[in-house]
Amino acid sequence: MNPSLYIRDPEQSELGKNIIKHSIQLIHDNGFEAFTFKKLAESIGTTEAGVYRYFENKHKLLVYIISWYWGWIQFQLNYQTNNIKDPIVKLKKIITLLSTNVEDDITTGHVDEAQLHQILISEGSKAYLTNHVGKDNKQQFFQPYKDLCNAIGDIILECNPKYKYPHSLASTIFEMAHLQNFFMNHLPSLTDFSKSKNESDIIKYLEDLVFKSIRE
Amino acid sequence: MNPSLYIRDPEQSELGKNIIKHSIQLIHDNGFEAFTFKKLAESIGTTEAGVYRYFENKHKLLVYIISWYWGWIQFQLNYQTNNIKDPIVKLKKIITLLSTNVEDDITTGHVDEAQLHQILISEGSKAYLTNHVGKDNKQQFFQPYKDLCNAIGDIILECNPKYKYPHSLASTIFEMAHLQNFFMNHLPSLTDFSKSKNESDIIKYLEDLVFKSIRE
DNA sequence: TTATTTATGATAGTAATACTATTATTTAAA
DNA sequence: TTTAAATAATAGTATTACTATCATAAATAA
Repeated sequence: MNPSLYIRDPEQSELGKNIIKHSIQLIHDNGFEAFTFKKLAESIGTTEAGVYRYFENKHKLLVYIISWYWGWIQFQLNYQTNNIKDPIVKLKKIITLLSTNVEDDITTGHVDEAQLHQILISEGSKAYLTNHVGKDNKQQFFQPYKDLCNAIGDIILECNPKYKYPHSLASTIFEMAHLQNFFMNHLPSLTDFSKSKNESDIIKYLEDLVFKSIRE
Repeated sequence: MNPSLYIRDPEQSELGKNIIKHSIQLIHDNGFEAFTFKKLAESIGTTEAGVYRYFENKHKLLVYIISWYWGWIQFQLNYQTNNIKDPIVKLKKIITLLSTNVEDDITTGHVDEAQLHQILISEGSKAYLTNHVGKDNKQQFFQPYKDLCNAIGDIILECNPKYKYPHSLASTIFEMAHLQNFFMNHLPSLTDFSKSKNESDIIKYLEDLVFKSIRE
């Protein structure tokens, strides 16, 4: 994790881990706009000042947990496609990974991956859609996202070395896996998926989009 | 315009038109997070209470100006594709329309379309990425966006009546025309476009994506 | 063991934001 | 010309987003 995101490393103490855990819970439940350090402190049983010793402001905390997700997806991608040779199968794995509402991984006690995935759907783009995106970018806040798009882009190029837009297609897959899910659940007429809350339709759409795009 | 978005119709008075004009200016210049009714009032030369007589809160004002854009795009789409028969040419027009940083249309004195386009790029998704999206949707706030995606979806179906995801592809075009532009300018390594600020690359990418997707 | 650093808790306080309310004054419609 | 409506001016409240201070508890070093 990028140390510029925090003041004190939340992984290194119980209070820190509680801040992460309860932030994910609260942002998941009420959205980022309604999320305040005061509510967070109350939920943990500490004080506002206690939270401020870990994070400068709520935006950096949001970027922290979203970075955590980017890194976790990168790990899952490496892990799940490790012994797969066919890049098409790899790409399908990634589409499914990004589109599917994952199970909570119990090995990461203070992070609920299922809730994090929901946060990415509703709040993910707020990490960068700010007027200080340039400053944040200079501090490398988005490096894990860039690494992820590079990795996906490499697999796209393995499928078709002549394809001209591997990075744009990678970011399109990432963003659309989340946005089409949001639309499906809240503005279904912007999609062709009934409010079945079934992600398999989104996967089919993205596979159709991607594999038609990259075929020679 | 949906009357639930405002308290008093801003089109019906000079003050109202000033609220729209200066809102677009301020949100364009400093972003939506930094935008407050106090700053807006100061910029106009009225008082905070004056603004609150027109809009309940800054979110509804944002949705108002974004709705204005959706409606304007719909109008431009109808106008520009009116006497075109070939649906492929129509679709290209739409992609170009959504991707291009338009000129300010001087016939709409209080709305600067060029600035509005920039606002859509940076703030567009904040219209619906809220925890009250369901409530807003019940009040039909997103009807112009749905109408637009339907219209684009119809043209997609004209190109290929068997294509299975016309609405999802329409919302993908709309969102990606904006998001790839944002990435190009602020996080270029998420794209394959150099920071040339040249939208023609985005148009080529989207045309490639769309026409490969819908070809039979 | 004691001394000392370090993290946390408790409390207070400030500036800005997001509003609501009241009254006076100007403008426009009946 | 009366009356209603819109606006300006001012004040005030609750919440948010912080900063600062001091006491205490826990961990660590001498």
